[in-house]
Amino acid sequence: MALGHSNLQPFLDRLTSRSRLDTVEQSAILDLPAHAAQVQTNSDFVRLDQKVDHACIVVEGIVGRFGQTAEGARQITALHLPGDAPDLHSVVQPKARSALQALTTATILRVPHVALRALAARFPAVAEAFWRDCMVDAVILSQWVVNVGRRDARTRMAHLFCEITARHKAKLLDGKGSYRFPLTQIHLADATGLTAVHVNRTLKALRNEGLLDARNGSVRILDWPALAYLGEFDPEYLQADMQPEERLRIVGSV
Amino acid sequence: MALGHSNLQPFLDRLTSRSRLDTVEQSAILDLPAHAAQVQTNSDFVRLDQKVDHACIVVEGIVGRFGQTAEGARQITALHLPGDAPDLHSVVQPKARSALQALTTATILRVPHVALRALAARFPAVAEAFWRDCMVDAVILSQWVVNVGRRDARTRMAHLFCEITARHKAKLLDGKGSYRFPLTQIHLADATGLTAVHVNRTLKALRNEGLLDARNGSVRILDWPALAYLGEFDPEYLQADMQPEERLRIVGSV
DNA sequence: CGCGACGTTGAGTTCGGTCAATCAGCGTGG
DNA sequence: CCACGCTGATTGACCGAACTCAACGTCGCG
Repeated sequence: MALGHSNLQPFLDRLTSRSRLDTVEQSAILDLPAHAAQVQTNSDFVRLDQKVDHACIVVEGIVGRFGQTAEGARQITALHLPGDAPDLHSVVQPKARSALQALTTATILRVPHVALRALAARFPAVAEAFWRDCMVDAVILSQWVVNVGRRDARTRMAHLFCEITARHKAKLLDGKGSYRFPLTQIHLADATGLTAVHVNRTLKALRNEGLLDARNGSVRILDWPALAYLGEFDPEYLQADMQPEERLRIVGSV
Repeated sequence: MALGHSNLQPFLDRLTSRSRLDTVEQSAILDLPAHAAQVQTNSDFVRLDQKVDHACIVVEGIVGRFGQTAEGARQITALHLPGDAPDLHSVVQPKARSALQALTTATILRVPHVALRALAARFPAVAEAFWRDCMVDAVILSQWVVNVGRRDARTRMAHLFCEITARHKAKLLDGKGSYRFPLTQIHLADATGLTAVHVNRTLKALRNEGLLDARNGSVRILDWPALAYLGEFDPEYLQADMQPEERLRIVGSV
């Protein structure tokens, strides 16, 4: 179970990109007991209404949070990339209110709530970082409401790809301005509240306009300024590029 | 500034409806320094990108969280009723990522971050309750994504009114199954991602079907089971009706 | 009394959905 | 090696829910 040092680094990086943690706190996070698991494409690893006793951390692959209507239409309410803890809120709210599904084969880490709680109790700054991390996801979520509620298909799609690209940062760039993003058009439809057919047409339009080429599971940004303008994208809200001195800590000091 | 006992009771009620707090913690919350303010209809009391040093609590009236597109279309991403702290996350994230606007004349309480932080530091269970409270709002938010992304106008509107009714609980019922809810159809449009014109038609349809009568700033539920069925509403996710023994506390014990 | 905000209704338009066919890639088993 | 079947991508034709535009009604208020 406790594999000493099991790739919690991306998760720590995500936390420290917005919160200030001292070295003791940081190594305590890296020492968290975690238990890795492979998840197959399109399989739920957290089910609706399930009571969980651990939180998940994405190490590799892409994870979606799903909502569903009575007629079975699906809506993705969040996308999670490596380093994200799609579940962190379960520490405080163990009953899952939506399902988590791997959209690609993914490897996740399961970290027991007891360990996270002990950590949060011992280091208030860690508790604060966890809370802050959850709030970043909430800000993204409220952007999705705006996106899905008020923007037309092209703008909606542009916004989604801007967000994903900004969250990927340079991590997955292959040096030619493109990165792997192996979601199907059905997944994109579920994320944008469109139909797969219309996603196809919208992607085609964006390609013809020279803004974005998303095909065969990889994304190439053709014209970032134009795409960001169309998608009304302001990277600010992601709080991804904070300078070290902007990172927050309200308890104690470093 | 510190008015001793300034109607923090609804806020405490909201917290304790989901989290277990002992009497010391509870009275510490009631003793929080707070400073009441009247806010006029349609006036922003927290602006986008504003850096705030206090959190707000709604005492009376209805407050909306707003997002906006480049063309100026508005989208409400959350509605807040008395007892809610639309801003609680600002404790951990002081820069406002969306505006808060009073949708009716409202009275709010401003509680300095320093006081909230001191409280959270002294009582980990309070910090936990704050975090949990924010996560309830996030669950509601993800429901909104589903609502706006995948449901048609009637279902969308039905869902919204189910949510609001359930959150009001019995509080505002006047004994005849109706309650005051003085939002304009424009507000409802901004909340559902529809047009004011279409809201009008949708409300008319719901009225004709004998489900819901929303007019003149008050709401009458005509057929709750049918409305909940149409709106695909499962009150569970609001976590509003937790039995005392279901309420959570992960640090210490009571 | 007149103005402004909100609500209501009708007519016509459009964006995105639906349905359906075809294509391309890929792993499997014969 | 190749036929088969499955999943996902692509395209066309048509449809309809919601939008737009515009007019009019209603109510409260200065």
